[in-house]
Amino acid sequence: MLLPLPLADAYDYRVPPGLAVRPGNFVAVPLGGREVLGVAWDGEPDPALPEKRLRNILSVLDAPPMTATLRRFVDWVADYTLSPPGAVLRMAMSAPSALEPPAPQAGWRRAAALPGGARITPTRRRVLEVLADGAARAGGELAEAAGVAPAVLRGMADAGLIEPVLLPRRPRFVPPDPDRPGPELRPEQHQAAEALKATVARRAFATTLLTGVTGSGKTEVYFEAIAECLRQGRQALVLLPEIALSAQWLDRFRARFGAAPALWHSELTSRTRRETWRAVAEGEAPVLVGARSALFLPYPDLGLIVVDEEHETAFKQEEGVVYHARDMAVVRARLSAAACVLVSATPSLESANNAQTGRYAALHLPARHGGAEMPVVEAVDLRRTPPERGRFLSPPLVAAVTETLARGEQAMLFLNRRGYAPMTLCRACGHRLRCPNCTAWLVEHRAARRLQCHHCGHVEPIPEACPNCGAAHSTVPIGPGVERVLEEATALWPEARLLVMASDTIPGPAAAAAAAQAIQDRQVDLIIGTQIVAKGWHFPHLTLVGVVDADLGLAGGDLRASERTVQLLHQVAGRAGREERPGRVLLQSFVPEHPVMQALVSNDLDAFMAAEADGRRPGHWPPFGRLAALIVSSEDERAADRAARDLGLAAPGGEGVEVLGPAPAPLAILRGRHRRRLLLKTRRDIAVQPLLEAWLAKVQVPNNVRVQVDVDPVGFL
DNA sequence: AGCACGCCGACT
DNA sequence: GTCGGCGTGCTC
Repeated sequence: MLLPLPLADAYDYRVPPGLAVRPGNFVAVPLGGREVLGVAWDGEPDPALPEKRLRNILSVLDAPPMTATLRRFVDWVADYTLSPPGAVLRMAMSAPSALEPPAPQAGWRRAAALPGGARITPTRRRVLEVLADGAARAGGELAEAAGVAPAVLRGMADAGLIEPVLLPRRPRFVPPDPDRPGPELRPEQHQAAEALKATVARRAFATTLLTGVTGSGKTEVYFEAIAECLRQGRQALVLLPEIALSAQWLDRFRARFGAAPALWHSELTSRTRRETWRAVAEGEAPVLVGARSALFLPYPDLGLIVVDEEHETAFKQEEGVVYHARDMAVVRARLSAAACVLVSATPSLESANNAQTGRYAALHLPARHGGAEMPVVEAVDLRRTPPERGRFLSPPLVAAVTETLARGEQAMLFLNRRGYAPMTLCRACGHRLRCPNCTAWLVEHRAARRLQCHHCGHVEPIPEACPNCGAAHSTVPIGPGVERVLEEATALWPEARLLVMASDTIPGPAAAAAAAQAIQDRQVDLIIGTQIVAKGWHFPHLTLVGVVDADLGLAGGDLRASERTVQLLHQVAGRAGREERPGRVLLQSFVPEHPVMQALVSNDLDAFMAAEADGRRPGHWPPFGRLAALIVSSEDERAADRAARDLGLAAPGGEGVEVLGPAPAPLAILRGRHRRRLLLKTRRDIAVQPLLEAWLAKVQVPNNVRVQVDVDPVGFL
């Protein structure tokens, strides 16, 4: 029995007489003093476990059993990430209440024969009129349709005028219709769509990388693959990096298929969660769109997985079971004999490499929709044309925004920094305000009148006096965040209607949809946003994008800093000029000669990625080698150091195996825990998991120290 | 993940 | 004298 707990292995239970248990059945079992739900797993009972320790299975739940495919997927993810299988199972049992059979819904219908003596008041007559067609209706619905209080129904039932019945369960999701006429596809879109449809129709595992410039219509192409999957009678899963921001995506889906897909993300209400989980398990959700956790839903027959914006780091889960949803999507597709489609305008080096070596098929859309041109990208050299003192927008950028607004077009300023200022300094003593729990500066949020740590959630008021030297009103904000750019923009363009898009101002799907609508309806002239503005929006009237600090992502020793900056800035740039008016992009940079800026200016990402690949190949860096990180953390700094040193001494070695570290993690203190990192790097043909297992088994770490394993790390925090 | 068992401070 | 803090360890 596998239980959804972080136990090392499955537990054995006795099957009591009269109970039939098959692998995959959801069961209730006793554990300690409580009752837990688990899944009958495959494999033999442990012969070393004495018979008398076995306890009886309590019951088998009346829910569709977990498929063998999903069980193998849980095992695979556990093995790959070195997580306890139960911890992975927990992700596949994220709606335990869905395992109880759904309560049948009761309703009312007109009594077969109306009793003679019953009084028929006007209200009662209205109810009978609604029920005149003989069909049954739910109580609430019936009372509302007849315009009567619910109590009236009870009285009518007592009088024998209506009788209770069980309603047939209605389908929870209207099935999307694959055969509705879709939008007209351009010839190259049509060709790509046909290729994807063919891989779906083959009903076998294959992965395709679908690339194409921003605005080239990749979504419409993979919609045809979804349509084919529906015709095959199989389910389709679409993973989006940020489901809360996908209002426009959902509109397009409804337009193509005439119905909304099922949604899955962490903010669902428990009821919706339960209903959706159950619908998926019963094959009633033909298309599901979700965040990474949707990979662990119980699809009976998955035929297609699409990972849109596959390069996004949001697909990497960093807590608990550390996994990359893009990579696990490929695995789940393989186990399901399904097609997998990875989609991006700026594919990750990993995926691009897999396409190049032929592991993935490749499809490319070279041009934008409807003759729209790619925007012209220019670098603004901040050394030559710096902003005024205390300002952050350079004269060329200010002029470009002014011209754009004068033409009645929309402009966007991108700065990937929330708040007013990323750091606060005391003018008197030079003290910088730090988070008490993390190695990080406190970020001023002027609108909220407070200082905030973006890593642990610590919040404090903006101090009147310097906490170090006591000087009054001596603190000054250093550097810009979007709030400060808003302040500058308000001063420069007092007439313009401004909108800030950041996670603080766009807290959920409704706000995102409202913002997108306001922009589409031209109620906004200038958008100021963090990375959320980079996410696949279609703003038809937006023609200018200004990147306030293009160098921002390049600092720090991160292996993927350049790659990620190119991807992010290219995505932001892609918001400009998506219809007939041409787009223009200005990148403010102190290093316009940097290969990242040059790649963006020349719009030659392929060459940049090739150069990036050449840089990684000789050192066996990913994707030409494998990485795994160990993060050693403890509230006790010396304990963390000691454990990290011990791990360093026990490090594996040999041909093609290298260990770097220990070194303080870039965020050396996070949430009050001191962190050290070790990095295992191997040749591509050497699996890291057996090395990690042997390594960790050699070192005894005290239990105030936590060692987290991150196979294929993407960030280096 | 729960829940119990286990040893040290402020209450009836 | 007891109630209760949450550190450590176990659950087939």
